[in-house]
Amino acid sequence: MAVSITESPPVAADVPRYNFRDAEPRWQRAWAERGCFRVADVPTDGKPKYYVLEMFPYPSGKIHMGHVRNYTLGDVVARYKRARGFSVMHPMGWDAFGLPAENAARERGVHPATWTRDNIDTMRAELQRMGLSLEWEREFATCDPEYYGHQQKLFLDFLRAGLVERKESWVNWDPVDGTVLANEQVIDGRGWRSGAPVEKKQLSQWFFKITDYASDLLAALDTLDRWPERVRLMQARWIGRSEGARLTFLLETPEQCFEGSEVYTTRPDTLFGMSFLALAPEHPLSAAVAARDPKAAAFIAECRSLGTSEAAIETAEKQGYDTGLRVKHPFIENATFPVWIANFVLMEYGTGAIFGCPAHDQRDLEFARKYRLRVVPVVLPPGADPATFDVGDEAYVGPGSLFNSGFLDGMDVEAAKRAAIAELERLRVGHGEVNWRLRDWGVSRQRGWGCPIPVLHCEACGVVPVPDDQLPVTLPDDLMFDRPGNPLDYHPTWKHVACPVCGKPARRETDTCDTFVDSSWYFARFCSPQADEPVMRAAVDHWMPVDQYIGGIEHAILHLLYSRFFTRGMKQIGYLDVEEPFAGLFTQGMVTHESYRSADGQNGMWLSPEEVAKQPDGSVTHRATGEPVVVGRVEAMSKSKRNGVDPEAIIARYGADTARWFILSDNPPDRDMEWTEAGVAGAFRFTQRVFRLAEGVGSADAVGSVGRAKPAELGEAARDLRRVTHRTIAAVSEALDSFAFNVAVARLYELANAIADAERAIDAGGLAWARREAVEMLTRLIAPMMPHLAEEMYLRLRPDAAQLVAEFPWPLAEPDLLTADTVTIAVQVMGKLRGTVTALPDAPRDDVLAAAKTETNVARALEGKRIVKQIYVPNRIVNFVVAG
RNA sequence: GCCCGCCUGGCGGAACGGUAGACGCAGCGGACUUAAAAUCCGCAGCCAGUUGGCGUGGGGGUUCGAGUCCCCCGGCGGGCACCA
Repeated sequence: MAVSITESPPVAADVPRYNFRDAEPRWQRAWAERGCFRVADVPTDGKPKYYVLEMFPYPSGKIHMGHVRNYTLGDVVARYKRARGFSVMHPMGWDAFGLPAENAARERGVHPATWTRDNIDTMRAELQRMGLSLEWEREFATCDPEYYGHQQKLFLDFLRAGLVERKESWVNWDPVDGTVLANEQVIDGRGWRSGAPVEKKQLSQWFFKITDYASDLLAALDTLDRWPERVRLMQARWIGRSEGARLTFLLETPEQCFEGSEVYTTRPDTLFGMSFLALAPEHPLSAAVAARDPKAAAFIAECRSLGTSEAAIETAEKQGYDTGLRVKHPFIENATFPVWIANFVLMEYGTGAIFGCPAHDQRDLEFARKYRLRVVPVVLPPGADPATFDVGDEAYVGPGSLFNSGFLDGMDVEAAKRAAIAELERLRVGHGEVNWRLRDWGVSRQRGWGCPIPVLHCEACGVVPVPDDQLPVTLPDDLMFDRPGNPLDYHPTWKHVACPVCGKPARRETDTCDTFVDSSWYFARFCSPQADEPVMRAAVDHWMPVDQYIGGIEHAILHLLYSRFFTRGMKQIGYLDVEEPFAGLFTQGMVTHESYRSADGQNGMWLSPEEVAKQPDGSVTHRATGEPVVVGRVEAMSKSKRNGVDPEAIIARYGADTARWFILSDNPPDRDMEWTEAGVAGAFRFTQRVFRLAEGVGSADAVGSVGRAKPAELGEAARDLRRVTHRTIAAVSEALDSFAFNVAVARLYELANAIADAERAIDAGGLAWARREAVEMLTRLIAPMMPHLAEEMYLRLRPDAAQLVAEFPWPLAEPDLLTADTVTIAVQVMGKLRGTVTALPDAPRDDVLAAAKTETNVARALEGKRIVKQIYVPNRIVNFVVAG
């Protein structure tokens, strides 16, 4: 059947046809001209506000199906809430700084700004063709100096508030991208973009002190009751609160610069089971040892080269080096333990040093077995014999009572923890401490296409913030990417400026901000995108927080956590008065598609969906050659598998409404959906069908339309249709409220089916009137999902209407019509369905039970049995429990 | 290894603890047509010849009644991963 990809599918020749090519741009213009989606920064209309936001796109070149899904979901919410009487803000912008623009600059010699602007123009036009109810007047890109200048202001405010600091630190260095990465951007020891193994390097970097808010960021997760549970869990885990103790182990023989080492532990109860102390390779004491012990230095160097590399993690082989030093035990007189340098101890967590208790920690056990260190159990599992209990290859981490533990003997684990901490505090060698896994957010990036960090380095004055009145610090127009490294650093003039304090020559900071900073406050800027300050207070007070945020699960930690931090920082400074930026969060699933491979042996090439044709027998062939094609897995659309479908082509062929309808109808929006040609074609047929319903009703009796000329008497068919109509209103409303868009779609199909049935019925008793009502309601209910079609249908129904469907209030169901004339009641015997009876709503129990017993099948099932119990749930079900 | 989620016809999926499989896709039969497409009408969980039996991954439990609640097991998917 090999339908051409540029042509629309055929439709009936003898019936009216919905011409989306003409209609869609026409309605898009009409909405824009009437400003249907505009709201004020500080509205005075008294309506309740609703802020709908989808994660703004990176302008990579073209939109993809993931964007289509994301923005369709958001648009349904926006249009629905608008109809429900809310003043809806629904803005769009561009997350426009980032590495792809630099790569394009390097490869093609085009300025990243030019490349980015071109992409934005392309993608804006694509989004506009989707008919999204966006307020384009609020559009900005994060690469606009007007935007990043305000971001620089925020950076300086954060700096003054003590929320930014510069510190020397071990950083994750991506050797391919040539930049530092945040911990969150290191995945399996590799750079999140380049995939290159990350190296450890010590550099002076700018940090946002997100750890200041660790406790609050964790606690407030409980208040986010409209966030997916798993996102909250992921964040809680990332923040990683743990309770334990910090204590100092003193060296038996104090060194010149070291008396000992601090250790963090969550198991102070197991201190009597200690057998060694282990230092991270990056620990200062390790360095001190290495300074005089070449073998130690060699071991540390080896650890660093492996570092977090895949090999090291996969083998997970414990490696250590005995320094020869020994530390004293805080509780046991005269007991000392060896100090090792161990590859499994992390400098980033706790103090970078641990005490090893092999009996009750699996890692310590593996280490102890390898290096033949002693293993002393100190927690006795319930019921175990203290004389014989020992651990084999598995450390015991369960509950129990302490033994071999001096003053802790006999206590349970929790009591022993408290007692051990109390003793540490009494001895003044340690204290209870809450520790966090969350690290401060390093934001320095050695990149040219980013927001410049607005500080100067002066030899006399040190680090000097750029004065507020000299903002923005703009990027040079002649950024060159002709060599590796940071182009701001090798730009001939940009970084050379006079110190604003002493006037002597100074050097600009050439690092730029992590692009996650750009996206950590854009939602606030949207409230007043023209403001001279980062935000206008009255505007953010009105619009924030975002009521519904929609995007991919891949941002569950990074972007969402940073934004939560940033909002708190802005509140602390006084820019706004909310802590949580996103009151509601919805994470959508991916869009997937079959993948195809040419069948020529081993090196079958990936083929795009446009290059293959489905044959009537179900086989798939190569369009150009006719050769058979191997159909691969259904998986996420990707460039490498070439299984992406271009939204542009789909919209050109079927129209935006069809694409929107299909993407909503296929399955629940939080699951992955499979894009199929058959599915889109089905959606397209529905657009034509539903349009014909409107044509069928027409405008002939529009003067006497709904509400004005309701016939005095309605026949049964008309009443039935009205019931379907009003139940659909209720059902669709409920479905849209709960993000069950696929269910809303199903209900609308049912209404369309009911209207089609009514068209065939003999028109009597006001059926025509009921049908017109049904079609009008269908039109309005469909509008959030297929807005152009709804307008076009309404034009057929009411050519004289003064309002657009986009401006209509949401229809309300008439409560009387939500209950039926009669109800069908299921009748069970012993829980098995045996028949049904029809009754009036809320019929008396005895009448229903009597009718149920006489129903043929039920009577047969009851024959010869004694009824011992009769269950009656009004209007729903009867169940006879029988004996004998 | 730990944590989370999911498992319903050929497929995507519906289903306040109350008639499982709505709705769509694919399929089958029919009408229209020279024919096809489109459109319209109808059928459709499985087994048994129509009033029967079996059915929501498997096993148990609670209940008058379980896809839904509880326990155990299995499978699939995702996240985290030497965090002391």
